[in-house]
Amino acid sequence: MKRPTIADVARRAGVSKGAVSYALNGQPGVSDTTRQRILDVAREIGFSPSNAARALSRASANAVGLAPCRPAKILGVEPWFMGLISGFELELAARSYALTLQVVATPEEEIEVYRRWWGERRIDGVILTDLRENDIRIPVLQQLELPAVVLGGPADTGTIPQLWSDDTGSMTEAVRYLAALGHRRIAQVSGLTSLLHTQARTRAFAAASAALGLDGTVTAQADYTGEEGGRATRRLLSSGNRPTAIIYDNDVMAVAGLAVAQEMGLAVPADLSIVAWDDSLLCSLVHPPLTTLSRDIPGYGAQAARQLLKAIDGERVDNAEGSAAHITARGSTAPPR
Amino acid sequence: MKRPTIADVARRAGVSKGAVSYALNGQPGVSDTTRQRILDVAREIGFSPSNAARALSRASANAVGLAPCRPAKILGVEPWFMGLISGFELELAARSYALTLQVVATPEEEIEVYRRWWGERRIDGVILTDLRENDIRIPVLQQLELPAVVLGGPADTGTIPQLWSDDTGSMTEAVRYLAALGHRRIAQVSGLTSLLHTQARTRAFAAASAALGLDGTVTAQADYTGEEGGRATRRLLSSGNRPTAIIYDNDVMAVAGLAVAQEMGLAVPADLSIVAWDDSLLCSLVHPPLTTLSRDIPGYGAQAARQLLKAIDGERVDNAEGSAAHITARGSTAPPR
DNA sequence: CTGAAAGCGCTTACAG
DNA sequence: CTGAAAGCGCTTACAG
Repeated sequence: MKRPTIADVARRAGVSKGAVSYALNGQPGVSDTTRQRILDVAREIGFSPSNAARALSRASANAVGLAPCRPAKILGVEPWFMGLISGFELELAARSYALTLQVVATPEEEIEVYRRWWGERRIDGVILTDLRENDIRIPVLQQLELPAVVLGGPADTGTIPQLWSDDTGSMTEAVRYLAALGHRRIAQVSGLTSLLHTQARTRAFAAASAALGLDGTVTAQADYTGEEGGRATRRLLSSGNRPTAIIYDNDVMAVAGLAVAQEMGLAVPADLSIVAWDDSLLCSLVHPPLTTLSRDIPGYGAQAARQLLKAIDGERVDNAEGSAAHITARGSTAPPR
Repeated sequence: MKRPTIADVARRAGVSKGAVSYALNGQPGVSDTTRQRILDVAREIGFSPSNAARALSRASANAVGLAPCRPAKILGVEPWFMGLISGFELELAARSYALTLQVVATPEEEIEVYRRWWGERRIDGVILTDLRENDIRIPVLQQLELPAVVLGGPADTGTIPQLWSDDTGSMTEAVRYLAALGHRRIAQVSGLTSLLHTQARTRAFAAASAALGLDGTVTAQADYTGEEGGRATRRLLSSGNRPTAIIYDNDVMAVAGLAVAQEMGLAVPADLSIVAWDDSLLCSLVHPPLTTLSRDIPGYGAQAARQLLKAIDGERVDNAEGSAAHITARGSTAPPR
């Protein structure tokens, strides 16, 4: 089936190609009746403008890129990313932008993907996740003048706008909630410490614990994988003075931690309370269902997409704060036995 | 930073644009020394050909599309898709094809996305998942003459090649394994019954059970979500003659089923054995870790991508059978108490 | 082996 | 309000 071009529409509507272009793009330059006739013909013969031709003449690709830097096996179990993507798409589809996805293994590879995409004019902008200290991606994007939005911060990202959530407030809320239940020995199992938001959470955990005068609070470092989360939990629960509650930096580690507690014969929540960052179906599936720090992840993605589209349009974009995570209490938290 | 064009390379190398094009694409028409000089200059100034210009003149987009049709909340917890995507990308990256992703809610919306992508010349081909009976997507793709590969089958998909795995053999293996452990009352919790591979598994389950002379085998219908998987499990375990083993059509439902068993005070595997289709980290995270029907999902994705690239190149592509799933025994299966 | 030129399908100033 | 034309950055027959 031959795809119709703008010339086909023009011929059938009895106008020039320029008129068709104006009509389709809502530009002035054609009368209302002509515009309507052109639109009717376009619909009738099933015309969509070639993205390649459009990209070439307007120097824009009508696509944005996402190159999450994680092993595929982690991505797959972390519902966070799919939530983010569905939020992006809500905004992108409304403007017929496409989403180009490539999973990468290292920040260096991620940069290579950006360079290639940019060189090939495949995308008009990118969304960065997992902001690190002295993040090597930032100077590259600035040099390429590739529009971008960073999820994370606050940090120094030059002219690149950031979207963050108040992790400090959320972590404080979690610690206070557990303290109110009567817990005095609370531990944290953290994600990759090289990520800025991990650091913020760990600082907030220590500060909130100190403010409440809790004893023996400890942070066990892990990396967001179930494997490491389970190991960290085993370490914590094997210590002489084991915690009565643990806060996990993501859902996957929390589920792994729950399994370790069960394996060690501890009852949840009677012997151990569990709180997980990032609610997902996973947290409701297990027994007992997990108390979580929940936030609107698709909403977060949609907001990031709106910021990026503004940046692509050349508008000034301010840093923004998305909605914070709050406690959703389920069966995994209770007063200590 | 201004992006260099082919003209910049030509000027610097002292040749025509045509020569640069031949050199970059490995075509004859330039001497080896000239070719080398051109390649050096291109690398030096960081040139990548504009994908838009290339797409326009060659009438190919250098991209393939994937429009999985599921609610985002299911996609997010089902590790299957990310595994598939990572497999695709392995093959696509090698040929600098991009992956364009859009999550859709219904088959009708999926078709609309294909039509738009095709009209906009955004993609050169698509990969279909979740083949159904009398699938409405098939005639549309044939009419558009859009290269495609179907995951699933065997079924009548006209000229569109299929890639399937031997679900019948895998299901038979699972039933035999449970029977060998001593189970006589085995149940299945199935996925969406409108999908062809679900039907194949359910038929195989009934046939294998009958062949072994098992009594009271029953299939409870669900839809791949944890919610429905949990409900189906509750129904099965509440019946007078409850099964001693359940086979789940995916990992998410199996984890939900495990939680229901625990909630009802049944010990796994002593009171109930569990087998899950599609191994994922999820299955290893829970306690006890789940026995699964495992297969090489990224490998499956890579094979599909190779088939699709061949179809895009205009070569004839035969139907193929990917590697089948086999039992990986973990802690959730044992002889019945 | 190389250069000049047409063409892919749009958008957008520029004349009428 | 409309038409003819240039241009986006490549690829590819066509002459030399």
